[in-house]
Amino acid sequence: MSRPTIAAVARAAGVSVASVSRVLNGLPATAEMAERVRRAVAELGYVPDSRARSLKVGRTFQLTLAVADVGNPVYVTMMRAVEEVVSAAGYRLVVTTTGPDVADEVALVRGMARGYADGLVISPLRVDDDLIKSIQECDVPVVVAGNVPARAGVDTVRANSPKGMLLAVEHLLTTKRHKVAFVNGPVDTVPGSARAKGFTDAMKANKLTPVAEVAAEDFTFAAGRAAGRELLEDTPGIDAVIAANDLLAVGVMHELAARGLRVPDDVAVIGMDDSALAEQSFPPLTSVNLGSAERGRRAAELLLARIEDDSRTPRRIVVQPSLSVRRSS
Amino acid sequence: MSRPTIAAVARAAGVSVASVSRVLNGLPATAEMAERVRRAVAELGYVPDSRARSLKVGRTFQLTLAVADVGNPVYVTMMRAVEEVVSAAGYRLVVTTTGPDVADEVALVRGMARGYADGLVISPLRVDDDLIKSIQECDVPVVVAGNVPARAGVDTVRANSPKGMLLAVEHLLTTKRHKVAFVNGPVDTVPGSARAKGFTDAMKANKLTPVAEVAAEDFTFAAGRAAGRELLEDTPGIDAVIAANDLLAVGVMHELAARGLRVPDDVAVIGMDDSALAEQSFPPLTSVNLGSAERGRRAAELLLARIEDDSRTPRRIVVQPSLSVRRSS
DNA sequence: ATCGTTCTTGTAATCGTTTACAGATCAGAC
DNA sequence: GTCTGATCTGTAAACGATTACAAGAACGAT
Repeated sequence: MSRPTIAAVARAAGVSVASVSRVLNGLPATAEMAERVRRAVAELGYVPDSRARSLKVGRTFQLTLAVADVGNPVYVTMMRAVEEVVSAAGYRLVVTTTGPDVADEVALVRGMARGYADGLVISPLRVDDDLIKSIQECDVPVVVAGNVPARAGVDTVRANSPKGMLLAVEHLLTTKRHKVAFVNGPVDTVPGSARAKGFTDAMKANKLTPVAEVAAEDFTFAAGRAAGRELLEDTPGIDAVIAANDLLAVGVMHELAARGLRVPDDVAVIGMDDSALAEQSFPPLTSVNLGSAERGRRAAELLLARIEDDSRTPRRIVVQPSLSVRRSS
Repeated sequence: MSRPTIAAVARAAGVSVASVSRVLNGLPATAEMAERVRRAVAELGYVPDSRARSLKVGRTFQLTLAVADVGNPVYVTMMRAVEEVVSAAGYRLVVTTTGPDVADEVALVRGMARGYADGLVISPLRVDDDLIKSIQECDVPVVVAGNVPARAGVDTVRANSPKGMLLAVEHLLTTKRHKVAFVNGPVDTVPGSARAKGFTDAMKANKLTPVAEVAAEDFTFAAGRAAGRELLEDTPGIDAVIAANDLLAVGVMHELAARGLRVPDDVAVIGMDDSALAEQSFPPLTSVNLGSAERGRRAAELLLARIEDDSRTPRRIVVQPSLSVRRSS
């Protein structure tokens, strides 16, 4: 026995399918009609089929959030923020994960044309022309949480990495650290390149020269630890490390501990993202808050606004960072 | 200009919609026909509408994974495992988050009748008769990653918490710890009650009496820290703490550190789940591996099998735990 | 040349909704 | 009693795909 359809409800209630549909969608109907339909719906346990509905009305009332790595706690923060906004607007949020490489992301964006959802928030790790093109041509609105060139003409919400780096470097200066090393993620990623430039500029602005700079394989704990090892083997005398995200920072801290170096006494460590992990790590990690929650919120709002009115000019929002000082520095 | 439909492709190629559909679905066709269709598809950038398709064929080729809290790293592990299995089988995985209370879960299960996906893996925090009923009556196959009564007659994959507790307690014994406290999550949750019983039994089996037992507000870091505070204020002389999951354990470790107690020298700490956090915490956390990756994998396999054949008798799989000994004990 | 197969293609019905349109009903006003 | 509007309800046509069925083409065998 398969699911009851609207026709079955109509039959059971002795009315037409149109009337059932109307009652269910809150259109005006007599009390008697509404009552009969409700009774039949309850009796049969009828639930409307969203596929058929969205085929007809052209909307799914679902929104998609695509992230590269669910293991990265910064995405958890963003996810929660997005979820809150879109569910308040009556949408269902579904999360999918893209792989680490840009081809996966392009496939996902292209796939949106199949009508899975009414909109997409994507936080791409790597961006190339293909991806930009796929976003521009996408049949549903797309908001990028991250950095794409202005000429792409898409709604974006991004962090201000350079400013964040400045906060980190200045904080180290006021705490008298001068031999600063930088542990980045892969430089061929969007955050990787932004943070590399941010770091260089921030150091220059403060008339400091980096003692070392390494790039981890990816933005994970294990990669951070490996990068930390490399760093400490090659470069003696480091008194501070800035890492491109919290996972890398925690990896570095483990490597420091393994070598008997104390944080913050011997080496100060600063992460970025100010994710839950920063608070959970030991010692608690000083971290640059790049506003991931706010980015998520704004991105969701931008998406809703564009769904509302597709002709509005694309906006590019920049969220300002702040520094969460904890015990690691 | 809206998305091209199969009719537009047919027109452009000068063939019928049926032929386009056949070519796209790999049914036999002449080379000439295939070529014309492919050319038209490429030219128009046609992408089939999954809503229409799944309305007709009655399948969406999507599967849903529902978890209570994306911030809990154990779900990350599960998610990855599920993703791997289902995508290998040609399904798209979408993740949704339920709230912490059972009503949200029931709503989600009921909502599956709308046809969002072909199946559901749900890992419920709390289970009641309503939820069981909704699962039994659900129009699509549901696999529970967690514990529901056998009489419910649903496919389940669950951890063996009692056995896991035994591993933890025995490990503490061999390392000469006797004053063992237990930090649980809410006891009205499925894992909470299972672990409470597991702990009690494991202690009894080893002729130990717990020095203290507290229940945190929920399974989060902050709650763990608060529970740790309560514990340490009320009970002096503890030399080991078992926590019901890694987040709680890390919270307790922070509270220990705040009071100048060293881990493991003064107090040994053992977590459960063996999530990424266990490895990342400092000192690295000894944790009971409850097989979350395997649970995810098996749950996904069970779901696929049931989609294949809905008449098979429900299976209840139990995954065996192991202990990952690290430096916190 | 005719017939029977087989293979390819097109027509049209269908999935479960929503909604434009038209028909029915009813109340109120004259 | 008839007419006008307003209001409610039903019929049927979409939405964009798949697929049963039938018709047509091609081809070899007789």
